[in-house]
Amino acid sequence: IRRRASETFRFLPSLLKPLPLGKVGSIKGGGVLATLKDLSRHLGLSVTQVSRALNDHVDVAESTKERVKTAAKELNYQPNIAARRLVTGRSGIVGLVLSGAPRRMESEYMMQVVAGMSAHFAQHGLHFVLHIADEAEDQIDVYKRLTASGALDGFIVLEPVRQDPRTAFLRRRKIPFVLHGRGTRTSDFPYYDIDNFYVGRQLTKHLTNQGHRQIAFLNGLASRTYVIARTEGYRAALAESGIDFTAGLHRNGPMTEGYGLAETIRLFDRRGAAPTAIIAGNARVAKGIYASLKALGLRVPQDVSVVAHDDMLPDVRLEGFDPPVTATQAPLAHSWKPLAEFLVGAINGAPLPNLQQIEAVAFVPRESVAPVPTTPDQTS
Amino acid sequence: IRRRASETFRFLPSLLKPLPLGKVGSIKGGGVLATLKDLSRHLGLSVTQVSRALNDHVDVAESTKERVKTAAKELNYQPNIAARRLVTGRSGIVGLVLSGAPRRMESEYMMQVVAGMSAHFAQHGLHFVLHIADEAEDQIDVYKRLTASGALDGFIVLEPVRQDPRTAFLRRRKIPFVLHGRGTRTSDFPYYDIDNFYVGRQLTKHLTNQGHRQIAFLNGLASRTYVIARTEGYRAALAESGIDFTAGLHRNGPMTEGYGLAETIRLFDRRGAAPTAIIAGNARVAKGIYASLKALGLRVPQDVSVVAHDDMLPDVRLEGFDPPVTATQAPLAHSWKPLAEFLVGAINGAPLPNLQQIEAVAFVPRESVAPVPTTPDQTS
DNA sequence: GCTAACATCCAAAACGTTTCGGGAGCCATG
DNA sequence: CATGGCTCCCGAAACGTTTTGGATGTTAGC
Repeated sequence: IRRRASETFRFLPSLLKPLPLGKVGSIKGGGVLATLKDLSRHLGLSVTQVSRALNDHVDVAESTKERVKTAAKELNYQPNIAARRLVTGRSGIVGLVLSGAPRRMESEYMMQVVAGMSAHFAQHGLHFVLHIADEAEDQIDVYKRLTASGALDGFIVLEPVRQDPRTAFLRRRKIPFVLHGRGTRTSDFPYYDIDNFYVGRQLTKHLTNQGHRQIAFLNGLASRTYVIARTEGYRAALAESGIDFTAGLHRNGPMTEGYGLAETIRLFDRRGAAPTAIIAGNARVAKGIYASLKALGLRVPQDVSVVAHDDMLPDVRLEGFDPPVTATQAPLAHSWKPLAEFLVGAINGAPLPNLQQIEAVAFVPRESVAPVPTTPDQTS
Repeated sequence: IRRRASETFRFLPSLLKPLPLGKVGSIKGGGVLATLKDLSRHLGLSVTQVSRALNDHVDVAESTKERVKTAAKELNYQPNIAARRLVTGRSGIVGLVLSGAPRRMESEYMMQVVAGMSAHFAQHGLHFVLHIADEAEDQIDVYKRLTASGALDGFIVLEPVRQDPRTAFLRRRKIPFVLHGRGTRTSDFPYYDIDNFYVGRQLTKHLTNQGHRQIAFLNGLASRTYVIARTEGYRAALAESGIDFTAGLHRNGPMTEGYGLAETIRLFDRRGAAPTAIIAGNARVAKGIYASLKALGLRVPQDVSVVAHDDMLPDVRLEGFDPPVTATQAPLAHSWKPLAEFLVGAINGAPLPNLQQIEAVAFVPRESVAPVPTTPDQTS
């Protein structure tokens, strides 16, 4: 049968398929692959037992396990992933979906994450793919598409919100995932999180201890669970010192430098007592706050104290500020490793308690906090 | 049989394997997958013919192709990739390996590349993985590892050098790949490149047309083929104007701002006539050159003319310089699309000429070039 | 009416792995 | 001696696809 090229173009695997090599298994190091059958022949065992030995099944004698494993190494045996996946029904690919391309500031960190995840998953024989979804598209549709026909078999989910539709969807479909953060309620799925309640409480308490009572908080987007947790910590610390929560002093927004800049101005423009201290949600916000205070002619810490939470990203370093900023710190860059580990755990059916972790947060006092300034009214 | 959790932990696919659902195929849109067998039963055809119909084989009547395809859509048929791969021997995963984490400045661009590639390959049913290799590790070992047991079946190769060992390896193993750039000799593999000879020639010619004869070139690393091509364009333009090539005026190095800064100083420190014009390999180098010229008290363009090649990266914009820089420009960000397309073409066995492209380069004159200054000796 | 060419179809094999259901052989218990 | 429970092993089925090697019927040429 003769075929014209154009007709067979779309699908012609045979062109690339390696030529049948007959019986191999003896060719070592040449990248030629030995199969289970090769091993079984070589060892005089059944294919079944070889497979079970390599997978540490209970059903096979310790001595034969040894024999099989050394033989496997010797013959350079690499399991054929496609075959395994065909029978297990898994794809061996895990994913992370981002809604919209990362902003300029975040891309360097995301690059780190991608690099780290790729490497880590590769060690477990999994592939990691990053999917950047169209911002306009419905998140759930994206997940539906990616999980159709079992294309992906695990996800890492970032930036959880209250009653997150993504985790709800994945739970309903029984697709393994790990959350960076926690749900608002008790979580019966894998997650890695930092103690955000502590962040809010500790930063606030450090200020109340110095006598501050007008404490502003430039927090993140209200929908995010970590933002909510920090707000709760903030309120708890205020309550412990008998201070009423003032709506105008707690603000939500995207944690950018511009947000810190603008909100600081508004903070001092508003009616009511001006804040004597400001809590920044991250380092970029703190940078904006510093710039605005300078513009307003207010000194840190003599006029206004400033504290922040530090994700330890490389773009802005709080210890380099003038004066250096007192902060709680938890390196965001440390999160990808447990996230990856928990996901492989979830896929392999590890018990849930091993797949949940709340990381401790450090507190680093520096020079940006002073006792509350006495009497002189700041209401400019 | 009772097993302790620890023993079955490492491998327990059955836990996740979907329960046998009996005969499906009628459940539409629920994410449940129809198989070829379902289709064949539904249509009263053999599995063979269904498969062939979907793959546009010659061996099946046009009318049945229609029938099969609509039925496939109707039943929400998604081919099982694992099964296909098992028989075709391909993995459906393509990769890009980077040696060492990208530098800060490049990570944003790399993020774009990853995002673009992921999306594009996904459309063709392929997965894209980024592999960041240890800088110390031998490049070829990395490729060997990744191609062992056919884990990856295609690569994108960046930053080619003379007699690149990576392309040699991949060619020997008959693994599809596409090169960003060309080899030094005629290339019988897929590539996407810009006309780097034109870059060197055009920038140089623009300067000789204005009477410049002492033209310095702060070029990239000497090993890279695109650097070599630009050097050749530079030499060609010089020859056309009867100017001798002066070794001290052409320099190689990593194209960073610091490199542009330092080499500019050295350029004016060296014995021999000082340059009246400088060519920068990219925008960052140009930035360094501008800074150094300012420090030396030299004005652009009155004392020294400056031209550059512009990759159009977002971090440094040549039109924002003072004065704006005359440049050849070719957006690096446009390259990932043809690269991805060519790679899927190569994997599917498309004819080579369709998989090679040399992109034209634009020339944008701006205000950084003036006629060569008259008589006064610049040798500081 | 015989042969060749063609168009369209199919049963079965193959890919390499995991898992199901059982089957020896051995020992302890009754 | 029968029974049951271990421990270790094996043949065969299954996963869903592509490909091989025909088979069948129709048409055209002689």
